[in-house]
Amino acid sequence: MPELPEAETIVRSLQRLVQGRHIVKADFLSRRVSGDSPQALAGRRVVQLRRYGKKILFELDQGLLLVDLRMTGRLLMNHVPGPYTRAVLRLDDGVLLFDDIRQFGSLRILEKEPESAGPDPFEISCERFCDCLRGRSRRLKTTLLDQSFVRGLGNIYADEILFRARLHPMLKTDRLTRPRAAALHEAMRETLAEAIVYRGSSVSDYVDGTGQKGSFQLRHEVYRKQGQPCPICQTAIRRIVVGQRGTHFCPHCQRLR
DNA sequence: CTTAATGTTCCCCA
DNA sequence: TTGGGGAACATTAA
Repeated sequence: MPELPEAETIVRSLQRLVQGRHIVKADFLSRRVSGDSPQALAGRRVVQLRRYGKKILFELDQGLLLVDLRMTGRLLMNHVPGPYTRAVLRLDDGVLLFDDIRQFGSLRILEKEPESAGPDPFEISCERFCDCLRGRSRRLKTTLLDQSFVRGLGNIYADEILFRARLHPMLKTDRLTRPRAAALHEAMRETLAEAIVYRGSSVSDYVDGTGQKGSFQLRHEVYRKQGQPCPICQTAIRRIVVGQRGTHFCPHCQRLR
């Protein structure tokens, strides 16, 4: 389940390996990996590799390739193709694989950068973040997961961010005081920045572009910690379901009030 | 055997 | 119009 820190780590691990390289040949091995023609990629040069929310964007000399990893997608440089390899990009130096067990991920060839998603968490100002939050009445958890609010957060970081900000996942956004909204903005940036330093969270499938695991899962405070003591107050972490998503929080530190 | 996990989209209901 | 709930998608692990 790659989210922003994982996508960022993958991009950093692949940049020097793919930037400037030409795509010699591209193959899509499964019907559902892409609706586009892989031939359109042949001969293209990778100008820049960038993160777009939790997705990965190949800026080509002509057009773009958008890789959506969803839950089990992997981009792997110079690995052996396996049963879950869904796409192969042969470069003039090396081979890039797109592996995906669940096949929810996709590769899309675009003319220009997508614009439907919300702002990047590192770019949105505190002012704007607070205004957007309080302008509607939804649960905090739902809002953080909404990619049109900010792009890049998933289930793991939503829970970790809310714990850091000491806010209940079911709290309605319009009931946040300004200082608490500002604290959430700060918790978001701090949590993500720290997760990037630790090269992401490897809870199930995630590895970077060279096959290396991250270590931020060792620093998770609430995600999948139900029954374990809160690192602040020792109260047992609780798991509830919010918007069909498993949600982990400390009932003492994160009160609904 | 069933259930949970996971991100996103879509569809229905209040 | 808004928010919430549920299904669907594919696969593995428990």
